[in-house]
Amino acid sequence: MRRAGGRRHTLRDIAAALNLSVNTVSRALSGKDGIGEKTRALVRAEAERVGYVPNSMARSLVTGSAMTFGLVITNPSNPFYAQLISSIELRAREHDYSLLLTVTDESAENEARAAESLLRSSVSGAIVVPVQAGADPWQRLGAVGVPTVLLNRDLPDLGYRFVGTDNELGGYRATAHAIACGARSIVVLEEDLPITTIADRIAGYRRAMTEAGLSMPRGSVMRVPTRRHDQAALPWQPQQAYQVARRMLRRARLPDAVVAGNDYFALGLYRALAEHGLKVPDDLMVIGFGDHPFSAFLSPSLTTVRLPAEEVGEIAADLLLEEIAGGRSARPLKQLIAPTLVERDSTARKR
Amino acid sequence: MRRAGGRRHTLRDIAAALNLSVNTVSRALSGKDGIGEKTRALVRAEAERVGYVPNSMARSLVTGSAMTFGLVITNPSNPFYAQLISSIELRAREHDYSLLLTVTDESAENEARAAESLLRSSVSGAIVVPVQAGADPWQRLGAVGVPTVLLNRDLPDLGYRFVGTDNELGGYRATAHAIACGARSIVVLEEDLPITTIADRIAGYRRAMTEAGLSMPRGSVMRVPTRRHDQAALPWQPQQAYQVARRMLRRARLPDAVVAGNDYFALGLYRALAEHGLKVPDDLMVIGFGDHPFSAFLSPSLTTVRLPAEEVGEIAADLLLEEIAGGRSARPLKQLIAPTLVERDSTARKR
DNA sequence: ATGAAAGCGCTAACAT
DNA sequence: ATGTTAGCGCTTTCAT
Repeated sequence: MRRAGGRRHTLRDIAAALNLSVNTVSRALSGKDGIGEKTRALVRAEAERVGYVPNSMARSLVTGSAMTFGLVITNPSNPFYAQLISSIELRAREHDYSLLLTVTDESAENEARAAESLLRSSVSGAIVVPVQAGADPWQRLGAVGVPTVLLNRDLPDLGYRFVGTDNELGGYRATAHAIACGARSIVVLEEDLPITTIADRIAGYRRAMTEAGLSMPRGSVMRVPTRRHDQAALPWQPQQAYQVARRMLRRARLPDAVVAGNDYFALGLYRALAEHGLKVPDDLMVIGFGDHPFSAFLSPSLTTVRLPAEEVGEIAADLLLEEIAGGRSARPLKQLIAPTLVERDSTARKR
Repeated sequence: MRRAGGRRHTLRDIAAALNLSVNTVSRALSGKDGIGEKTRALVRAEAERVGYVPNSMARSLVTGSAMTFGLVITNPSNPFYAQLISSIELRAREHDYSLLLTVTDESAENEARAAESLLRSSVSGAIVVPVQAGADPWQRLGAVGVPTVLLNRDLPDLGYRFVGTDNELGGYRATAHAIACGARSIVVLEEDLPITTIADRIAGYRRAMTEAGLSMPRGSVMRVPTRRHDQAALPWQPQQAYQVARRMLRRARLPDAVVAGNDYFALGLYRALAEHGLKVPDDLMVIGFGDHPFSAFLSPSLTTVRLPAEEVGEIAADLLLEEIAGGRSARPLKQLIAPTLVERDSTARKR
């Protein structure tokens, strides 16, 4: 029966079998010097034979480091975060760290628990996408000496390292592109969460409009209600965007372009427009955000802003590794990676 | 400076401050009885005051359980697995377990390392989507008494508990639906990975065809090459499916329907068909697999097979919890959850 | 080159 | 109700 569970072998077992001290065995296995070559070979052979696996809790208890990254994310179903998980996990693994994952689902309470849990587990460091409902939980982590890097959303009060996407630039580029394509009146479709990423995108939109001398009448920024309290679901509902888009289409004067906060909103928009008999891009241009994998294959294919997910994840991991190593890195404290505009057919207006 | 890292307080600190023994403090905090109410209050107050956080490594070392689930997944960017991560993490958290996540990216070598890593970390149990390149790594886990449940892909030799989607039924339902809609000749577009989920779907397709007395000439099952070796990327490329679909469209006789192995393949198919001037569903019906969040919003909206991701995740976690608790559960050893067909416009043929 | 002793922070068993 | 002792499996220091 598998339940029989052959007890795991320990250093002591090997030591006993070989008539050596635990200490000798430990050093033989951990590759330290000051050990006879034949002894080492013997120890290794015996360890191999019994299938010895070191107990990392015991080791961590004495060394003080659990060789673990804590990763705190709001929602793995968001493709951007899914990619982040992958790239951070890979980086961690390459450096022999394990990954402890916690999902907050945009809840401040979950976040507080997550921080406490990381503390208990003595993680070597943490990478955190904060809910942005206060900095306390993460302040605490830093205070007890756990290196922490903030991902995608900053908490400036803490003075921690931060890597994220330059959302302001993303919003700017999307809007500027629409303007370059001839749009004069542009509407933004955004989530209704109180987080900086969204505020930044809107700021970028405003900057582009202002620079072009275009006006932003009331109703230029439309909010799509986002149900964020079903963990394990996509954060964005095309259906919600569809509803909001329909409301927009009842207006007397339609915009020339709509800049969506994410590609799923663009999807809802597409449907509303199609039902209304409007052609993209000729009647109205659409620009998405995120370059989700389906966007290139919509018809028309969606112009969108591609996010540097892998790069952001790698940098976050590298920053953390540096902080753990204790070396002050040459990098700037705050790093914003520029997203790139991917021009496709939804803005390719035939003149 | 945050690096100052105030040393963490331990039971001993609290004991010393209160002139009690470490043991008393331990029991006061862990809610055991046999302790004076005022002492307990005192201890709690002091713990609160200094911000005491228990060291779970130390605890685990003595109790033998790390209160951790190991979750081993092939690719978090696959939306099905993203949902699985969410639902398992939630279940784990509800029961005070942490989640140690490892990504294998379909590599047998990564898988072997992952298993070893779980062993080192003394996880309380593991939930594993195996690469299906051999059962050894997971055999080992069970052998040392770590409860392990297999997710989505079984390894029957091990006799472990297993929960997954009934892919055979999914393939069957998709195909049967196409037949019910009038298709006589049906092509399958599938990944080229050697895993059971895919083989099962194809088996379901064959069953439906056979039952209906339809023939499956050579070329009925087309393989889409899947580049699986970029971690942090979507496992399926619409572009690849598009290429394969174009090849199919060069045939003398076109099928009435195409059943795709996932919705992203359907996307590539849509494009190939559109370029070829074919209308979905009138010229050709399309059925997807996975019900990805965009599928309802394609035009035409995509008929597809919805996977019970959350349910599968929850069951996996529950099975693991039961095994950890040691109770033989009343559940069957192997559990296959039925997926459901979602009928939409891509098979709604007007007659 | 090897061993003995001590201790990481906690809980469990056995006192008192 | 509280304290004492022992020990989880490992690494670190200090002997030999």
